[in-house]
Amino acid sequence: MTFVKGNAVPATGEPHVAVLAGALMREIRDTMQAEDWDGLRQSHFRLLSTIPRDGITITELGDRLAMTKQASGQFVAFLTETGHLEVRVDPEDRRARVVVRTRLGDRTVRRVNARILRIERKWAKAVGAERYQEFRQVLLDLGATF
Amino acid sequence: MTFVKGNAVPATGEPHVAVLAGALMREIRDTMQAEDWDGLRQSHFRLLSTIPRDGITITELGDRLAMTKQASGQFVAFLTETGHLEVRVDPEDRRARVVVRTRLGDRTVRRVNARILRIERKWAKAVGAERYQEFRQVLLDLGATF
DNA sequence: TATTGTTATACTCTATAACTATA
DNA sequence: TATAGTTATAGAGTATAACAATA
Repeated sequence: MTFVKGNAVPATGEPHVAVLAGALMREIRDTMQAEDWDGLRQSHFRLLSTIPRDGITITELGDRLAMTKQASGQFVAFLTETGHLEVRVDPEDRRARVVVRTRLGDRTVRRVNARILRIERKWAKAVGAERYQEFRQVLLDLGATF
Repeated sequence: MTFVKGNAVPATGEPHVAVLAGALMREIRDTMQAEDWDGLRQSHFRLLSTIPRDGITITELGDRLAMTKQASGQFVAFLTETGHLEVRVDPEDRRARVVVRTRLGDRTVRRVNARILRIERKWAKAVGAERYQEFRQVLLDLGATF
């Protein structure tokens, strides 16, 4: 194996979309990780904010988050311990558990939403409010196609 | 603890930017994971594409990827095993190692770039070419502010 | 039999800490 | 002493497999 000099791949090409999207997520994660969120992390915020008002089963929650029911079940167990979620047996199908947010869980979701909105406002200021709005909408449109 | 009915948090609010960006990354990752890439994964592509033509030290590589030198060193060891990277001692500082891509590493980066471009073209088709271009540019601009 | 959820185990991607070699 | 890299260990975020309870 020899060293390849003067190869054809540009040294400083534009980063991939995946890399750029990753940087965006990292920015939010690092910002919030530097603050006090009662030991909750990004993965918990994501899961918490996915719980609908009427509750959801663990399997369906996993589906919506594109993870296995084993994984979602583990998160639900943790967030139940911390008092952010509550679980009851579904009376109509006693195999199933219905997961709902507690008042604390609701409050956390509201606080997280507000915090992320602040970050987004900073970004909007950096690239222009209209551009950012359009950016966000494209992101939303793309998400709908997956 | 009681169940909270009719709480103030919307059941189906818009997902966070972090969630949306995550979905984007997942889409790329899942697409490529379903294909044959010689056992390489997203993390490897990201690292490979970050190696500049003139080489880079392990510590500096870690800095650019926002990870520790221990982590980047591990990836370099793996990708050296697979023949995508080569490492030599820096003659000017014999503590340091200079990491460069092999011909195989270069080829892989080109193939990955082409593959992601194809995915992006599909997205551009879905949301409109101009909108997608602007979306990508905002992503790039935001990345520059971090 | 099929499905919901749980338990056990393992893998990926990283981090922190302690160390070696060189500066 | 400080820095580059390595080795050891651990934690977060998942996955797969096997199972128990219920449908």
